[in-house]
Amino acid sequence: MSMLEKSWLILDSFRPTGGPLRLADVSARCRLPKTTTHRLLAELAELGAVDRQDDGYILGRALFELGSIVPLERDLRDAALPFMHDLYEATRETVHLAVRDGLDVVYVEKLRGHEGLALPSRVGGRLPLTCTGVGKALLAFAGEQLIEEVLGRPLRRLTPHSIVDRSRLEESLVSAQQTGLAYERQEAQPGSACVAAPVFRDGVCVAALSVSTPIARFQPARLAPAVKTAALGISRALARHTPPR
Amino acid sequence: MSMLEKSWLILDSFRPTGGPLRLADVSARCRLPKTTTHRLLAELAELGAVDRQDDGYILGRALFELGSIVPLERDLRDAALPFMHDLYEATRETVHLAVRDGLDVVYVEKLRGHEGLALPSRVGGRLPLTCTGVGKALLAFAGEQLIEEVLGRPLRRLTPHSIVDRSRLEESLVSAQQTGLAYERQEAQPGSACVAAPVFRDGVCVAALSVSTPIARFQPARLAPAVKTAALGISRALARHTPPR
DNA sequence: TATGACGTTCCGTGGGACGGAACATCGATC
DNA sequence: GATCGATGTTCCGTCCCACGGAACGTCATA
Repeated sequence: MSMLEKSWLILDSFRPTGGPLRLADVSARCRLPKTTTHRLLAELAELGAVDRQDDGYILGRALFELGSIVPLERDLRDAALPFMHDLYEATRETVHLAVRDGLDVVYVEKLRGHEGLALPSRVGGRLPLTCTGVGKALLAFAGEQLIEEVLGRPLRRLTPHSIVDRSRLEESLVSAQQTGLAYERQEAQPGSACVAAPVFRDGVCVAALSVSTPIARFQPARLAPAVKTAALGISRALARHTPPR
Repeated sequence: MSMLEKSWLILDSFRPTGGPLRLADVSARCRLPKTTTHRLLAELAELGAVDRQDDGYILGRALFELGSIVPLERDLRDAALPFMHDLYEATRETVHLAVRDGLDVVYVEKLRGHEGLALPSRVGGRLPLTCTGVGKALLAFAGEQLIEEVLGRPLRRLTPHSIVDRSRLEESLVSAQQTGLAYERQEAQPGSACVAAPVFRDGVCVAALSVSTPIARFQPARLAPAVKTAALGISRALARHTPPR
């Protein structure tokens, strides 16, 4: 394993919180000798990729800066933000934008007001495709091949309400394909629910948008049209800003 | 120079746009032999830190994910977002949150609506402290030592309106210290202006908040109180969420 | 004082990073 | 189609420096 791979392993070991982690923690997580970990952490600190603090190491600002300019996510975000705003104002509920990576959703942007509920999602964080509204929207429009791959594996469960039954999942994916809307009720987090809609660029589903509320005040009929409108707006904005090559 | 340093140099060379860059571009920017650049790019691609595309390399999603969970920026962002929202709704103008790094401001979050003007700022991007509203707010409350260091160097200029006169800068910093507000008119970008206010945690200025508008409709009297209220709200939220160690 | 957990320094060894040279692959120009 | 320049890629011998075990320093707690 090269020096680079090891360093990457070390940075990755800070997930999902970003730290703080002690030398011993990092060393254990990466299964690297203490000495090696120590040296690499020192070098990474030199570069600003990690910061030393009294209580251990945390990921550093330089990483934040680099991460912020990653083109794919940045373009999507820039195009989506104004519409996410509209959606927030129309609903006053937490708004998420996410993309797919493998069998996970990766959250790209999150908007919430003062009363926003505590959700397990964080920007840059991952959750299983099948446990979230955005995930189901992304999956439904990702093509048969991926759907079959997901159905071929045991479904992950985050709460007692997470879908683990294949036919129920298939059913909800078909419904999403037909209506352009995916629902989720307490499948990712007890007490919260959401409606999600896919976002397209050049006919390909590249992201999904959702609105989450406490289950107690979940009003799909009110939220669904707003989500759909916003998602459509983003799709149009993407088409406008990125001329086909 | 170690392998790690070189790789970092390569990633850094993608600033400020994130790419796409061709092998030859990267090699030239880093002053590294073509061969070495080629090998390192291949390894970075393997890790997901960069993506290969037909027209060159771009920074990859893995970097985005890591950058998103950097604790310092994330905490600040989480605390600030609801208040930035309020500010946007009260003013309907582009809202910025930034921190200081050395003699630059680094933008941490940006909120804008459909009609938001094209600004040179981007999240994760840098601008000189003295050319921006947030920069002046950060500088004014960063301590005498830093102020003197800045005054001791030639002031950078982005537009014909950028402040290059030491006494004028000093004056505006004193004014910021007294009023808790910093102004900027066409000093970073022709045609735009802003008002900024500092954000404190444990009595230390850790960030600054601003509202930017086209100079034509710039109404400091209307914007200033809103910015100040929002900045104060963030300071309080930070104090609430992070118990003093 | 003994004991353990943790971070740090030291240093001999061996693997792999290094980069020059040569090759491959394209367009452009004549 | 021959020549050229610019680009990306492969090859491989040299040599350096990354590696990690061992030993040490420094705190806590028993």
